[in-house]
Amino acid sequence: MTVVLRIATWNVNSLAARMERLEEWLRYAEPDVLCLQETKMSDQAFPAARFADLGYQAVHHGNGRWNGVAILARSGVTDVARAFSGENPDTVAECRIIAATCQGVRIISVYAPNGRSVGSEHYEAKLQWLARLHDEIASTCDPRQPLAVCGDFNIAPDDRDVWDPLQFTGSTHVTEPERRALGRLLDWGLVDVLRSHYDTGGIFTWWDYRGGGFHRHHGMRIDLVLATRALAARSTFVLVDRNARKGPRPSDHAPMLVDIEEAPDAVSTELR
DNA sequence: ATGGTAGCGCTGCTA
Repeated sequence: MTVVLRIATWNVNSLAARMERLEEWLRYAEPDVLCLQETKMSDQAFPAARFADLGYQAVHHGNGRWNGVAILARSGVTDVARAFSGENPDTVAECRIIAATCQGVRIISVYAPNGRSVGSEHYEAKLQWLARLHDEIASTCDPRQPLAVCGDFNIAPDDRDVWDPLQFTGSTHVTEPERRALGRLLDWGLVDVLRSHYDTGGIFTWWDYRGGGFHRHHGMRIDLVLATRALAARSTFVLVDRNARKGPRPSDHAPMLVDIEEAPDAVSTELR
């Protein structure tokens, strides 16, 4: 079986600050599709021409200082959708979702709100955003078709996904309403691809910059690739690239990548 | 011990 698609996702915590690291990473990780979050950039400043030089068609949805999401694809992209259906992408207050079709796979890059503190208006807005994400997927996608929803969900799916559950008592990212919101996406027909390969705890994608969090392995798994069942079944390899969290000026998130092998029907066609 | 660090951009907000 041949790998036909390498999908990656990375919250870069400012694309301008991370561009050098990102170019280095593209050269050695060689993703076919890369979803970015927290570009903290406007569409005008987005270096689409630079990405084209590197072999990727790139589309971006951002309005400046906060948030900002993008999709890069070697194959090119079609059917690009910025923002949720019914929103004017040029006037939305927060740019947290962009979708495109790449090599026949629908790709959605998401950056869920942080929520700040349980019970705050920001927490309620986070839950509403997650519900809207569910409705967007349910109304525009088909669980029988290849779809990958990739990004920073700002939710640790269960207690294996935080370094010490006791430390998170009463905190965002681990509450039942947040986990239920994620569960609704899975119930619709999505699979947490990393969990389809690994059961162990302590696989993290984010570590606080403060207090030596990375070196103490005080982290969380909040960056996810959710794929429809048939697509997830074609995943052969999942990796959180912790090396990208080391060295000069790292993001506080590590990139994650998923390799997809060719579809069974393509194989049978070949053998016929 | 409501700390600590990074990014943006210039004051304090966001994470």
